[in-house]
Amino acid sequence: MEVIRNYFNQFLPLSDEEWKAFEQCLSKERIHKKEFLLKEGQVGDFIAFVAEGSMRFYVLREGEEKVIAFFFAGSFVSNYRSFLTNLPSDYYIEVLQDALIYRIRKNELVALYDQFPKIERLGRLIAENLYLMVAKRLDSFLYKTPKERYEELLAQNSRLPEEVPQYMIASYLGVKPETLSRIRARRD
Amino acid sequence: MEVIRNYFNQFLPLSDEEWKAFEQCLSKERIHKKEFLLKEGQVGDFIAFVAEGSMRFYVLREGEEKVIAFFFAGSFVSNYRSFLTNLPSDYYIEVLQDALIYRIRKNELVALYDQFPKIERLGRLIAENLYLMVAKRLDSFLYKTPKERYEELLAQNSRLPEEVPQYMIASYLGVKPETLSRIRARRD
DNA sequence: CTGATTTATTGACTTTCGTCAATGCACCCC
DNA sequence: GGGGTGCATTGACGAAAGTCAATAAATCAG
Repeated sequence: MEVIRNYFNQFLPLSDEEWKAFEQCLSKERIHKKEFLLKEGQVGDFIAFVAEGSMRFYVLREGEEKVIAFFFAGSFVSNYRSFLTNLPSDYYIEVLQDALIYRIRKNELVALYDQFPKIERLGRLIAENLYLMVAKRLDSFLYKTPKERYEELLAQNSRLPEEVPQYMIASYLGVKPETLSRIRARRD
Repeated sequence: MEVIRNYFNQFLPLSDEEWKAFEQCLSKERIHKKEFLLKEGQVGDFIAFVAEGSMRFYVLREGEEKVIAFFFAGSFVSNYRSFLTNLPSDYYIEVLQDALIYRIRKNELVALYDQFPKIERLGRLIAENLYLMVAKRLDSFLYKTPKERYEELLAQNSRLPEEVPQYMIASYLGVKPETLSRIRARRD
């Protein structure tokens, strides 16, 4: 779990005592491809660190899957909205490649917040970071063309096309698979 | 400033001592229509509570103003990205109707975080809330048509058309003024 | 290996939004 | 009150994405 502690160090290093308390709340789990970490209607009362594998976040609208996000090894995955509000999830979290995760439940995390102010600060820093990520994604919809969004995405994660099918990338970009195919074809 | 304390009570009530410390950091300011609370290039190292008036948040892209958000009395306004990262703002915050604000600077707020864990928790809750707002707006771009976004916006704030010109609403919705005009015209 | 399924590409056509331009209206300021 | 400016609407046209359908390529299962 050293990866997780390293991840935290980016934000705020925890003392050994704080880390130990946190670590004890983590549950190690393996989930296979095509299984779901969360389904629509369930309350996503957890945050999970992805140690191996990948996942996608999507919603079903009028029979169509709309991809909201991808998650890869080295980041946290959660339906943060459902986590915060305790409302049932609108989203599915589906495992794309066999995954190893470390999961912490909300009730345990809030107990840690009460006990360790520094863990609460970490929670604030992570919430702020998530805010920045979503705000950036919103920006790309507000002033970029699908082509620019595609190039931006590749610049961030150049091996994405090998890892996820193109129709999911199209959905993530907010266009139809045919359109992404044409965007890739026309070089300009 | 009782309004602000009431606003906080939605999230987490502060003790008299905590509130007093917070209140002392607030600076009361009046800003007139067409003035700017923040301009591109400046670091938005503050959060301000809007007690009266309204504002808009916009960015200049290729000579065009793109409206990101509107702010009205009873909410906080800030370039939260610039606030968090200390990077210069890409955005302008322009006063649409003469405003009265209460402003707190970042350095004072982080000092309060160190002193009062409950104020830090408030910071976390507010960051989480901002996350939910941006995530919701992203959703509306991901799976809604301009017409649906317009109706959703009106449902949330029915007196918006009287308060801000239609071309700003169009920009906020991500369409041209002509398109919004046509969306309104066609009843279906 | 082979047939079946899924995914990607391409074409023809439709729909939606953008662009450019003209017009009309309201508001504001002297 | 008249002139000016800014804003909303409308029309004609163009550009871009969606839809539907056919086909090709890749992947998977037995």
